[in-house]
Amino acid sequence: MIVLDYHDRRPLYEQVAERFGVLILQGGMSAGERMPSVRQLAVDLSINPNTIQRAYMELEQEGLIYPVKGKGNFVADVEKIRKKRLEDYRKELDLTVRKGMNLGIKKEELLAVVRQYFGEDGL
Amino acid sequence: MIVLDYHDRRPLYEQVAERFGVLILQGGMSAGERMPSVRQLAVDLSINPNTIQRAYMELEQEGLIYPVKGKGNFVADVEKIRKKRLEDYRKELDLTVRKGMNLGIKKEELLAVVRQYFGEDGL
Amino acid sequence: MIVLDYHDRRPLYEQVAERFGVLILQGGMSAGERMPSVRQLAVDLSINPNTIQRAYMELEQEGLIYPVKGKGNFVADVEKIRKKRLEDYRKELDLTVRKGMNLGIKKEELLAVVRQYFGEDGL
Amino acid sequence: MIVLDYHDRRPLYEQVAERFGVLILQGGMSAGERMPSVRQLAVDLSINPNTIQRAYMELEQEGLIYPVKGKGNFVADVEKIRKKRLEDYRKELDLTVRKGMNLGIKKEELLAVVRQYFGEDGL
DNA sequence: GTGGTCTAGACCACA
DNA sequence: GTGGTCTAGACCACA
Repeated sequence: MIVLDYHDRRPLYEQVAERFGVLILQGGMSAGERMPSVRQLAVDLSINPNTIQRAYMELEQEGLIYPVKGKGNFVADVEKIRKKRLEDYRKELDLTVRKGMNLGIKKEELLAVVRQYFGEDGL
Repeated sequence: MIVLDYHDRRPLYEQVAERFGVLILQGGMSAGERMPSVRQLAVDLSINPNTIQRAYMELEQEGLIYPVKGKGNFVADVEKIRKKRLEDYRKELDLTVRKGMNLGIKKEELLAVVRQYFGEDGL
Repeated sequence: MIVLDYHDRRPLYEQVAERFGVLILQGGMSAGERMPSVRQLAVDLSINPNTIQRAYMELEQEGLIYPVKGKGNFVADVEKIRKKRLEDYRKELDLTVRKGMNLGIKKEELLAVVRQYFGEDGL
Repeated sequence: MIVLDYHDRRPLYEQVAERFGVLILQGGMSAGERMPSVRQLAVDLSINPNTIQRAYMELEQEGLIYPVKGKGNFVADVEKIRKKRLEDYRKELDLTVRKGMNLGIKKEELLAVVRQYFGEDGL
């Protein structure tokens, strides 16, 4: 479930949007699946429904969910978006690694950061 | 020595500045060492002295070299700059890796990019 | 309009950049306003377009203007820069006045310099 | 007498040198006058004689005092130095005030800083 | 139309 | 010798 971090300096709606965005893009929620209702989620997270509303607005603008009048919000088919983002990300990753190389960073340091987030397994 | 890539869409002066910038930041040239003279380098690279001049201007603005009147351009003490850039880079790297994780990228793909630039050795 | 001083030892491009920099920071040109075109200004000042180009490069690096491809150069929103510069300036001013006091300069002499640039009015 | 400020981040020897420098340049001590002995001053300020020694070294390098073997340190004829410094200072002051004008600072703000250090009298 | 890049070549100050 | 400035003019991409 979504967990809010009150030490995070970002606004709550952004946190909510980001968590669901990750969930959806990683396949944790499938196309067509219904999102928690604004009111219910507000109760669950003990925050204002307006905050959830705004988070859903963000997700809608990103094309990750779509509203159905009187029914709720549903997860969109995000395959295209996912592909586009991955593609963009690969370019960015490439630039970042190359930049590190140009700064003379050690390979080991790069690997350490990867391991920090992806675990030690297999290495 | 510096090699220009005429298929690169970036301007020549930027290429020259970038190559020397990397060289200096990676310690390939030491503080106080004299840069090739504007005119000589222009001859060596078969480009116009103005283009070299502009590249050196960039490097000077970045604090990587400094001019001495009537003497030439010299490599600055770039230790501070290097530290600052590495620090900034580490933050950027962290963000980039985390972003990849959120997109659901595979650890193996990240490692592949690292290997592409840093070689296979030891892994 | 911009007036060049050929008795000034500073290069022309620096004079051009400085005049526009002051104009922009003092609010004489508003954010979004279009700068004179490189070519037109070159004609108006009877100097080479390359010299204007270089002045605009300086202004861009300072963040005071930004180029739009095929459209021209435009005045940036300089509020942040202005605040930062004023802040830095206040520290510098404080140091300078204190230094004068330590050298035993007369208050009247300090005031005279201020009046020289800001006029007599009210004092 | 000299008072040390332990909240000041500058080294003690620099504070000692600076205070005496100001005293001498403002005419608080005359040419030929004997400086307090290193040991005596160390006792008075409750600091290490080496610190005083270093402060006197600074003053000697600036040409403000001179040592006489077996006799002590004496205040130099600082008229030339004073003139040179005042001259340099006037240029600096001029630049500083002009810079403020170019930033669009208010005359009143400049005057306020002057008053802060030189008092309100006469204004 | 706009700016950006580059060449060719002159002239200057500094050492 | 060195870099720094400036002119004159070409060519490119973008709109």
